Amino acid sequence: MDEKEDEKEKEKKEGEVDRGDVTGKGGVGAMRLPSLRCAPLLEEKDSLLDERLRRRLAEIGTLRRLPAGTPLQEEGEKAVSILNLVEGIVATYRLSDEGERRILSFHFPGDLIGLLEKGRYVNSARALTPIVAYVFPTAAFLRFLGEHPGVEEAFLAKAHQDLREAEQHALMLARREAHERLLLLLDLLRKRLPVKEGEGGAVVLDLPLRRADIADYLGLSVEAVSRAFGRLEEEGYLRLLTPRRVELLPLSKERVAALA
Amino acid sequence: MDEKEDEKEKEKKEGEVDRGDVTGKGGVGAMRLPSLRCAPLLEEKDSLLDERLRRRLAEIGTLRRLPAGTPLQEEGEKAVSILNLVEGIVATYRLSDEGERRILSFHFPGDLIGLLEKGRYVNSARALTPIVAYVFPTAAFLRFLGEHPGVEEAFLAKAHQDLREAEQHALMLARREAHERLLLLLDLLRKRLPVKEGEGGAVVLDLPLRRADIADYLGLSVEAVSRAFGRLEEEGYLRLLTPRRVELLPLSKERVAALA
DNA sequence: CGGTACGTTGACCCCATTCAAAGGGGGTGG
DNA sequence: CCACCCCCTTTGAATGGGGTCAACGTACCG
Repeated sequence: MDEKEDEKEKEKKEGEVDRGDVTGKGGVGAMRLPSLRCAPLLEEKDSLLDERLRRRLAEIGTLRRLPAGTPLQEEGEKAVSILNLVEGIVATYRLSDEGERRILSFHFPGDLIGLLEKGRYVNSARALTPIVAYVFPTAAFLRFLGEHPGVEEAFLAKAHQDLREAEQHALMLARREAHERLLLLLDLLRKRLPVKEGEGGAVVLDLPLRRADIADYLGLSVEAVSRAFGRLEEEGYLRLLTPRRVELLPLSKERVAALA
Repeated sequence: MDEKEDEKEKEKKEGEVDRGDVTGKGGVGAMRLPSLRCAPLLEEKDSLLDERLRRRLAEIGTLRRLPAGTPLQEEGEKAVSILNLVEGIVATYRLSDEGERRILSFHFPGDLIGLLEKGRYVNSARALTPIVAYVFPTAAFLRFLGEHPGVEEAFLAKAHQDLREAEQHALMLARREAHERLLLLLDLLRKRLPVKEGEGGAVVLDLPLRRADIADYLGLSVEAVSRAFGRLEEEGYLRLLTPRRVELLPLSKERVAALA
């Protein structure tokens, strides 16, 4: 949607990307391997994949770069591939019977996209920004899981992480007032997105989402989202530098605890 | 809460239950083993546990019967055990900062209770009815997973099932009108609870939930839930035989599709 | 300079919340 | 067996916040 120049540039070579290629942008030269953004089930062991397994995993997939707005999968479609996001942001969503789009989750680097049931995608997914992702054929991916105990454990932990985050989303939606929901979302984004430190604990956040995306995630109308921003600004939680750039102010003392 | 006589009766022997004992109520004499309520990831293979593994699993846990209302785990507490529900209904919930209870999910026979992160419970859980459940020590359970590939696969599928259901819950909460949310919940309960067939496609449902439970799950006030029942009754979706006994009427043609 | 997509603001209405009060319904104790 | 009580549920009236529709503002781009 934005960053049009980026899109244009890559659209023609949207196919496989040489492993080293991607690192040219942002990487420090190290090759990027599949990874999981995940908290472990038990404290002692962190169930992240070790580098050997990540290398093996990389062999069964292909690294691809896709422009913003790319539809990645459709609800009900036969699931041919599973994505491991390396860079960028993806939204998964469903269309209600009235044709309204309900965003179920945002995905960040280290996430897996491609929840499936009986071989079919459960949700639709779409890149919100230009993305880089490993693409694994579903069958090969699942076979790999079965053959590598320890890997399966890591992905089990990841599924649990996703579950916790879905529950968090439900808690967000259970909030009655629009500005409360928005505050929770902004807090979530602050943890996931790169932030620029401001003075005195304030941070500046560049939102990769349009108002419509936020509305569809929070179960609100775009107008309500807009007013919620206004209200949070009045109450001193933030300042809108531009519609897409927010400065989160520090005085959230009592409300920090509120963000269960 | 209800079925007091049952509670009393078992309260004293709330500890371990002999395997054969439980089958006396409802079972056909066959011993009840751990099981998973779950749809497979791929169509061809159903990832349910085979009987041999279920038997092995049974050995590392104990079958227990607990009265309605029993607190099963507390948010943030060190996770000592994981439950596999055999009979009855459990709710998991969290308390918001204002002290309001938000029910995150209802659990039915074949479900696992005990989502954990870094060795601690993520949510609180409480039996809504008298329950029978396998209780597994967390450590032993996870060890068992690691030692039995194929079991881990089944539990991965189960985690994905829970994730889909959490997303379904989010879709419920995203509905704007109370009667829409309630209708979705009733449809969910119809699929999970035993129903008595009425005439012409109507089914009678005995709700194991109080209005407060429904309200906390749907993000509404009890009054709104009550009015939502009234509205669904007016619109011909159901009849309230008693506050806890609902007859779901069949004419849901167009709305059946609406229950995405 | 016009166009388009995005964002904001205003007016009005509807519905859920809230507070209040009044019905059940089951269990306990007299 | 009845009376009482407690909890659950329902109903009513007033309030407020979000949906909707409409219009305006804005930025980017051709």
